Amino acid sequence: MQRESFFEMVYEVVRLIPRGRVTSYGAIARFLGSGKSARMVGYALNGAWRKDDIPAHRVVNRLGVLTGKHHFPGSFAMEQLLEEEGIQVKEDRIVDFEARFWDPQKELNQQL
DNA sequence: TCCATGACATCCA
DNA sequence: CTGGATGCCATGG
Repeated sequence: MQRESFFEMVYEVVRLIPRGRVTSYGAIARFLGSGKSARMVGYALNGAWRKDDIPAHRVVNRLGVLTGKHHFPGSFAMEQLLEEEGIQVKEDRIVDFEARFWDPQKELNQQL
Protein backbone atom coordinates (compact mmCIF):
# COMPACT_ATOMS: atom_id res chain seq x y z
CA MET A 1 0.00 0.00 0.00
CA GLN A 2 1.36 3.33 -1.01
CA ARG A 3 1.46 5.67 1.93
CA GLU A 4 2.12 8.58 -0.39
CA SER A 5 0.46 9.29 -3.63
CA PHE A 6 2.30 9.15 -6.89
CA PHE A 7 2.60 12.91 -6.55
CA GLU A 8 4.59 12.67 -3.36
CA MET A 9 7.12 10.39 -4.99
CA VAL A 10 7.55 12.83 -7.82
CA TYR A 11 7.92 15.70 -5.40
CA GLU A 12 10.70 13.91 -3.57
CA VAL A 13 12.70 13.39 -6.74
CA VAL A 14 12.19 16.96 -7.87
CA ARG A 15 13.37 18.17 -4.50
CA LEU A 16 16.58 16.21 -4.99
CA ILE A 17 17.44 18.01 -8.20
CA PRO A 18 20.69 19.92 -7.58
CA ARG A 19 20.78 23.65 -8.12
CA GLY A 20 21.66 24.61 -11.67
CA ARG A 21 20.51 21.25 -13.03
CA VAL A 22 17.38 20.10 -14.79
CA THR A 23 15.67 16.84 -15.59
CA SER A 24 12.86 15.57 -17.75
CA TYR A 25 9.45 14.13 -17.00
CA GLY A 26 10.37 10.89 -18.68
CA ALA A 27 13.53 10.54 -16.60
CA ILE A 28 11.58 10.88 -13.38
CA ALA A 29 8.96 8.48 -14.65
CA ARG A 30 11.62 5.87 -15.44
CA PHE A 31 13.22 6.42 -12.09
CA LEU A 32 9.98 5.79 -10.23
CA GLY A 33 9.30 2.75 -12.35
CA SER A 34 9.27 1.57 -15.92
CA GLY A 35 5.54 1.14 -15.60
CA LYS A 36 5.01 4.79 -14.89
CA SER A 37 4.33 7.26 -17.62
CA ALA A 38 5.75 10.71 -18.11
CA ARG A 39 2.23 12.05 -18.16
CA MET A 40 1.81 11.20 -14.53
CA VAL A 41 4.91 13.23 -13.71
CA GLY A 42 3.51 16.25 -15.47
CA TYR A 43 0.20 15.66 -13.80
CA ALA A 44 1.93 15.54 -10.43
CA LEU A 45 3.92 18.69 -11.15
CA ASN A 46 0.65 20.36 -11.90
CA GLY A 47 0.04 20.31 -8.17
CA ALA A 48 3.66 21.06 -7.28
CA TRP A 49 3.28 24.80 -7.67
CA ARG A 50 1.19 24.72 -4.50
CA LYS A 51 4.28 23.65 -2.60
CA ASP A 52 7.07 26.21 -2.51
CA ASP A 53 9.46 23.38 -1.72
CA ILE A 54 9.15 21.99 -5.20
CA PRO A 55 11.51 23.50 -7.79
CA ALA A 56 9.23 22.60 -10.64
CA HIS A 57 11.10 24.96 -12.93
CA ARG A 58 13.91 22.40 -13.00
CA VAL A 59 11.64 19.89 -14.66
CA VAL A 60 11.15 20.18 -18.39
CA ASN A 61 10.25 17.89 -21.24
CA ARG A 62 12.78 15.69 -23.00
CA LEU A 63 13.74 18.47 -25.40
CA GLY A 64 14.53 20.88 -22.60
CA VAL A 65 11.53 23.01 -23.49
CA LEU A 66 9.73 24.88 -20.75
CA THR A 67 6.39 23.36 -21.55
CA GLY A 68 5.01 24.04 -18.11
CA LYS A 69 5.90 27.69 -17.80
CA HIS A 70 2.35 28.50 -18.67
CA HIS A 71 1.17 26.82 -15.51
CA PHE A 72 3.30 28.78 -13.13
CA PRO A 73 1.62 30.97 -10.50
CA GLY A 74 2.37 34.02 -12.57
CA SER A 75 4.59 36.36 -10.63
CA PHE A 76 7.76 34.42 -11.35
CA ALA A 77 8.62 33.22 -14.80
CA MET A 78 10.16 29.80 -15.24
CA GLU A 79 13.00 31.27 -17.27
CA GLN A 80 13.78 33.78 -14.59
CA LEU A 81 14.02 31.14 -11.90
CA LEU A 82 16.25 29.01 -14.10
CA GLU A 83 18.61 31.83 -15.02
CA GLU A 84 18.67 32.70 -11.36
CA GLU A 85 20.40 29.36 -10.86
CA GLY A 86 22.77 29.87 -13.74
CA ILE A 87 20.76 28.06 -16.36
CA GLN A 88 20.53 29.86 -19.67
CA VAL A 89 17.17 29.84 -21.37
CA LYS A 90 16.69 30.71 -25.00
CA GLU A 91 13.36 30.65 -26.80
CA ASP A 92 11.73 28.69 -23.99
CA ARG A 93 14.50 26.14 -24.28
CA ILE A 94 17.36 25.27 -21.96
CA VAL A 95 20.82 25.96 -23.35
CA ASP A 96 23.18 22.98 -23.19
CA PHE A 97 20.34 20.83 -22.02
CA GLU A 98 22.42 17.68 -22.22
CA ALA A 99 25.09 19.21 -20.01
CA ARG A 100 22.53 20.49 -17.55
CA PHE A 101 20.55 17.27 -17.60
CA TRP A 102 20.33 15.45 -14.29
CA ASP A 103 19.23 11.87 -14.46
CA PRO A 104 17.89 10.65 -11.06
CA GLN A 105 18.31 7.03 -12.06
CA LYS A 106 21.98 7.61 -12.79
CA GLU A 107 23.01 10.36 -10.40
CA LEU A 108 21.26 8.96 -7.36
CA ASN A 109 22.51 5.48 -8.08
CA GLN A 110 26.06 6.76 -7.77
CA GLN A 111 25.47 8.23 -4.36
CA LEU A 112 23.56 5.27 -3.04
C1' DT B 1 -16.76 0.69 -13.45
C1' DC B 2 -16.61 3.77 -17.16
C1' DC B 3 -15.20 8.34 -18.98
C1' DA B 4 -12.49 12.45 -19.40
C1' DT B 5 -8.27 14.86 -18.48
C1' DG B 6 -3.28 15.81 -18.42
C1' DA B 7 3.41 20.63 -17.23
C1' DC B 8 4.82 13.78 -21.84
C1' DA B 9 7.07 10.66 -25.36
C1' DT B 10 7.15 8.86 -30.16
C1' DC B 11 5.92 8.20 -34.55
C1' DC B 12 4.20 9.80 -38.96
C1' DA B 13 2.47 13.11 -42.72
C1' DC C 1 8.28 23.89 -38.43
C1' DT C 2 3.01 22.31 -37.43
C1' DG C 3 -0.66 18.99 -36.45
C1' DG C 4 -2.76 14.41 -35.62
C1' DA C 5 -2.68 9.77 -33.64
C1' DT C 6 -1.27 6.31 -30.10
C1' DG C 7 0.59 4.68 -25.72
C1' DC C 8 1.04 5.46 -21.17
C1' DC C 9 -1.55 5.46 -16.27
C1' DA C 10 -3.09 8.08 -11.83
C1' DT C 11 -6.81 10.94 -10.38
C1' DG C 12 -11.57 12.67 -10.02
C1' DG C 13 -16.42 12.82 -11.30
